[in-house]
Amino acid sequence: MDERNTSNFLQAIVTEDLASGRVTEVKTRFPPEPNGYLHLGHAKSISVNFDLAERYGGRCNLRFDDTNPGKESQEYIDAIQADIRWLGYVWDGNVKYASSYFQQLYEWAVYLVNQGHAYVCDLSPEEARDYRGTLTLSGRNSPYRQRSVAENLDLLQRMQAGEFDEGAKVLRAKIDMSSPNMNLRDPILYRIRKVPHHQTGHDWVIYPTYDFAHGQEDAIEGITHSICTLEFEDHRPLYDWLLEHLPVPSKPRQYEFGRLNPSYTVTSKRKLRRLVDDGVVSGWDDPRMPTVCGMRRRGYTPTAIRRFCDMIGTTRSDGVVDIAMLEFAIREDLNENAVRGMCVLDPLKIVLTDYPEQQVEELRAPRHPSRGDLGERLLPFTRELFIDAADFREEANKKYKRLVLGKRVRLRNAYVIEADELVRDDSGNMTEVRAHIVPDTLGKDPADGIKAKGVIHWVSATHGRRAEVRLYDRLFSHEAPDRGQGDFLEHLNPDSLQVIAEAWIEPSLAEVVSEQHVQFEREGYFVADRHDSRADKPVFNRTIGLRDTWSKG
RNA sequence: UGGGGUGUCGCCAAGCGGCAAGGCACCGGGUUUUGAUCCCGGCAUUCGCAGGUUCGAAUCCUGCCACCCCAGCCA
Repeated sequence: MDERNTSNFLQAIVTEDLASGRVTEVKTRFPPEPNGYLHLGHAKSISVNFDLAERYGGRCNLRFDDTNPGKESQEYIDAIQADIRWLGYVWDGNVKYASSYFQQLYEWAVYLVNQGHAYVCDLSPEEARDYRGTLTLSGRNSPYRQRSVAENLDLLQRMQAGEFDEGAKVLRAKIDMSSPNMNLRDPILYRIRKVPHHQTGHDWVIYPTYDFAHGQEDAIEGITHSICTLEFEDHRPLYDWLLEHLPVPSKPRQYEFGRLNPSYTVTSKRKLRRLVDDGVVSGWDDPRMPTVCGMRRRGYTPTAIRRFCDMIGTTRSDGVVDIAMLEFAIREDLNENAVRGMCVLDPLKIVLTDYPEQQVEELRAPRHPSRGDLGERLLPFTRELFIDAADFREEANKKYKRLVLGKRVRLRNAYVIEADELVRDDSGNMTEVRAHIVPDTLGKDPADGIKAKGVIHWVSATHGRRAEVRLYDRLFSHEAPDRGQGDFLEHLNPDSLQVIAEAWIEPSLAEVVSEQHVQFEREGYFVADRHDSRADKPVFNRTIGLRDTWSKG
């Protein structure tokens, strides 16, 4: 998407392929299996594929790799498309499905049988495992390996006709049971699955495996560069073998890159599903989830996610990427684009004893400190205000730049005030702070030369509005929750969500629309929850706090 | 003990025989009505280790070491 990164190995390959004439255009594809929601790792894969094509004026397909109907559903197909669109990517033409190539794939299976390169095997899953050998021990030929072409053809046709039970027979490629590469030990091409398919219904009872489908799908679509993650590297010899032995219309090539492992989270579909099923989070789009829909609800933007993918680069080494990079990317985007506003999370009442009871001044403030194009907002200033309880102390050292009894502080976008008296209730709790305005300090420093120690935010106690604020933090407190032997749920951060039912927001913030991003000054970036926020009851999710160099010291 | 990969600053990552980019993080300092932003500065005599080739190596060769992936009728 942008050229800030210098280069990567895929660009080098494409550049070379274009220069040598191996390809005349670049065609990639993003091939998700519709069996779960997209997460950050997928976002990187999407970025790699779409951005590579775009960079060279090529195109990228969206193809659902739906060869295992038992685990897939339309729900995921719809959600995945929505996520990709939200990220801002546009796939070439119509959405593609592996399932729409089932007939062609079947014909190619027959072709392989006719060439003597595939056979029907009756070994049970257990027997097959035994015959396959181990990493260090060669496998043995299946006793069914020498069946005649005619018998194989008959059996395959009957498999397809539904004559056999699941697991009773499979179609295997006849390659080499002694290969050190397990994928070449007569890999399974077709298996029997008597379940309806979300796209093809009851048309088929045999389904191609990933290995028999993927390369051929790429060939059918004219994919020039088939990019996948490192764990498929060992499959490449098989990918190539099939393309060489089949009359395919084109010869795509597979390249692998290192999968993204963000710190402080998990990205395996199994673990994400566990978080949802165990009720650890509220759903796939819980703002703490690293899913695309979760990040969206949290307030991450497509710009930030794509920028992050660009920042981390694409290589063949796999490591853990510091999630702080993602946090940097979202702060960078929101600092530039989010309007500002004030919100008091933990209210402490301030009474300005020298300010008339009924008086209301409408103070003007910019919506953004450096972007005049975003306009201004009005801040009603009144005798009674709320400030955050953490912004007041009876006494404090010089490092504390907020309100202290007997000292001054600047109310953001308003006056400098001086605290006179702290009022407590019978049980000793602070109920209010009585203060007065230092005269003529709107937009200027005190005439007496005694400057305010700092600036704090506030909201009118009489004109402010209530809002629910959800403070999200990292879901896990461990850098790599799924590393090591314990269960990854042991590393959950118990404080990943704190709900503030009644926070106070300035009136201008009550008008936010769903998914609007805003910076609560001195607090962080928030977004109006796309599901729960309503005009009469705004709900904000904290996307990320402001960078805080003070609390660290 | 089989095969396939990867090893450059705490993290990500350029580099492709000519003498270590950049980003994140971190640490200073300046500006500031957000302890934010912004700005300036610091941050690998060294490239997993050991040999070798060369005038010269992170880049070439050899040997080690570490880590990751592969024994689903998952993808």
